[in-house]
Amino acid sequence: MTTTAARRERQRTQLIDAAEKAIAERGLAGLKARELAQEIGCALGAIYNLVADMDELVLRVGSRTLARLDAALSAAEGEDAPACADTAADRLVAVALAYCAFARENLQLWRILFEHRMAEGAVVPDWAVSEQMTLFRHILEPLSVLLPDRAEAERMLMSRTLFSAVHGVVAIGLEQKLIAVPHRDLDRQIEGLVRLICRGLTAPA
Amino acid sequence: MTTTAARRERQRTQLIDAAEKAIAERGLAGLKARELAQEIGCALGAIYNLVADMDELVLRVGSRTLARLDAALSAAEGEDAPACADTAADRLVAVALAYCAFARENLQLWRILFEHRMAEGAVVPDWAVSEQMTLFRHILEPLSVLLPDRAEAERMLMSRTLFSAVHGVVAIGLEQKLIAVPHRDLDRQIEGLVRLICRGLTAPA
DNA sequence: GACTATCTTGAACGACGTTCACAAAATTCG
DNA sequence: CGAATTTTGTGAACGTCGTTCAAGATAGTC
Repeated sequence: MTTTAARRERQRTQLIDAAEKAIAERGLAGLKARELAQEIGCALGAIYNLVADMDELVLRVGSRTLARLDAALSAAEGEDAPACADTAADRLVAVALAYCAFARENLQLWRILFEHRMAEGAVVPDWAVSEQMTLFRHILEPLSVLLPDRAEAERMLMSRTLFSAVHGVVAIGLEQKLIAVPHRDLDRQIEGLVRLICRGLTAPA
Repeated sequence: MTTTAARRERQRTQLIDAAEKAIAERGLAGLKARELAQEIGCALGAIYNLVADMDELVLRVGSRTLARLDAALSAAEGEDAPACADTAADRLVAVALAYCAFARENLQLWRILFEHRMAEGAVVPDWAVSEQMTLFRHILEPLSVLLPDRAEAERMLMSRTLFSAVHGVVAIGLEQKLIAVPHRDLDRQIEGLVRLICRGLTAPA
């Protein structure tokens, strides 16, 4: 027989599943407490036994998305041979393209990672912050191969910059408010940017 | 005596003023129809004689923000002497730093330029789209000086990429969800990125 | 000044997240 | 096992939101 705690944990998972599906299909605005309750077969108020509020639910969905993104980037950088100076730029390009592909295929879920704001003065939990940090590691490793002479702090900062720059191209490129960019063009744009930055990094001062 | 149309136009301006103030101070979530009605001294329903819905209001505020941003970038690039190959990179840096400064000083208003989503399948009006395009011109001009040999289309694409990259660094840097970046560091990060890209652009293939 | 068209009003509507008194169920203990 | 007690589930109700609309106030026209 299932204990109460186990059933609750199962229901919590169902709830996050349903929330993830709702956001993926209809965006953050499509996330409705009443729909979720009906979907997982519980009363409206019971949701608040599983999560504190909708913000926490969005945060948990974001956590999943971040984990899948991390896996996708790992897969992209793991394809080639291990550390090699010649292919460092290629690996950075592969990671950037994987980031773009993930964003495109998980558009709504990817967006809330950056656009979701907590209600009022609520603080983002520590685990959510530290999760985001791990993303930079996919860039830091190839970058360390590319720039073995730079200080660790400098490479860390450069990772952040590189990630942000690629993120910006992806974010603006996938924004339908501006004129839509075709897939191929966006990919080329990203590869061009990464190679450009790599060339700048290794060019003589 | 003031005609009806003139009074309406005046009220519409008051409404946008009030909406702009509300968003600047308390974010998009702080924009409430009832508060606006009280602020400009009209009935709740009267708002819908001035704008179709809240989406249009947000769009109009965004239009103002875009105009102010355009002016800020113009001021930044106009300080130096006119077209000169030596200072092209400096001008691009100046524009990027001005963009960052504007975003920082108008954080909430700047955000809705990118984060606001229209309700359902509503289409963004043409004027809102074309407004955004004019932003790239601040980058296209110095870039044309820097890369006189490239085709126009290529430079246009490069402008878009450069803008997006800087935008990404600013967006991630000002995101308080991640660890806050100090002003000075962010400025340095941006200058570094722009110079890096310029170096990559002018470096031998 | 009377007639018509237009605008203004605020109560009402439906939808939302959240709460809460109460009922049901599970757990504890004699 | 059954009674007492704690925990959990329930859905109606609350407050707030954007939006609508019948009715009253106002402006425009001859």
